[in-house]
Amino acid sequence: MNIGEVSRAVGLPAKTIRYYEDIGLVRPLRGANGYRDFNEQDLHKLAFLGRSRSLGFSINDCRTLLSLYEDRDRASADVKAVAAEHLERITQKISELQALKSTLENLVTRCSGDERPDCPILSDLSGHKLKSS
Amino acid sequence: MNIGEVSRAVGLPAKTIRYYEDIGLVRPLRGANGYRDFNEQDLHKLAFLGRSRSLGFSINDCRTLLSLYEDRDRASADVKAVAAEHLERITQKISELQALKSTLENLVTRCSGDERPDCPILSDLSGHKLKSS
DNA sequence: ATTGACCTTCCGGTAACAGGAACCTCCATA
DNA sequence: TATGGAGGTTCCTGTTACCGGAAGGTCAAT
Repeated sequence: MNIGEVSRAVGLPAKTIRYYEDIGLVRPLRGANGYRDFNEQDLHKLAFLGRSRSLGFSINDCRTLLSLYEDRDRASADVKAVAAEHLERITQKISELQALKSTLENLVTRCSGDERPDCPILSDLSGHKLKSS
Repeated sequence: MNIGEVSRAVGLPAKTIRYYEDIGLVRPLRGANGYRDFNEQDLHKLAFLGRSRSLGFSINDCRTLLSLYEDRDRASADVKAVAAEHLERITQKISELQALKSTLENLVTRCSGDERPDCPILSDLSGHKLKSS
């Protein structure tokens, strides 16, 4: 199976698939013409990777998950650990973003947004707090 | 004022300050010895940049904000637009992350996390949905 | 034979720096 | 005066997960 067909099948750009081969996530065979030749296993792995990535797992996480996936003797605890850690990073990120969001909301609401130059946003950024709310 | 002192004053790593000069955000003078020589203006700009970055504005946004900051004739609407757009990106990002979070929470809770190999996380990633909840 | 779709590799770019090498400069002390 | 250490300089590489594009080989059909 050529890369284009694979790409359509798993929904990953050919560029991405080549990249995954580069970094050793898949190892398709090569035909006599030098074209990559993917088998069912490869397809499966690529689909797995696509879904993992879409859940925000890093490539490194994916590498781990993939090896666990292929290890019939794994402990589900190991998988859970990876996912839980990822979940925690996401939770952390969300709260950071929410903090930013409320600060920005405050600034944006306080700015009149007209033709005049007065701007609480700039005042805040400049550190000249005229009135701290 | 040397870069080290500036760094301590504004709380930005010297590396970052040099980078900001590289990309034209600040233009400190140079002493006879080749050392950068920062003045009050520069300090102010760097502090402004530090605060903008800490609010998650991109370097490009910072460039815009800085030029608005230095333009006594700006319209506050222009500033507000930048901030509002940034706010929207953040809001968007938060909701993406929240979606990921709930999916992951679901998976993580369903995984027993013991020594056995059965793992709903891997099942889900592999696309072999045995039981869709 | 030619065309067009598909494949190949390789190079550069992205965002915002961090780390480190190799080297220079300043100041204080022995 | 020599020396040592702190702090300065430039330059190059690495980070993350790819994307875009160039130059060129291959395949199938006309």
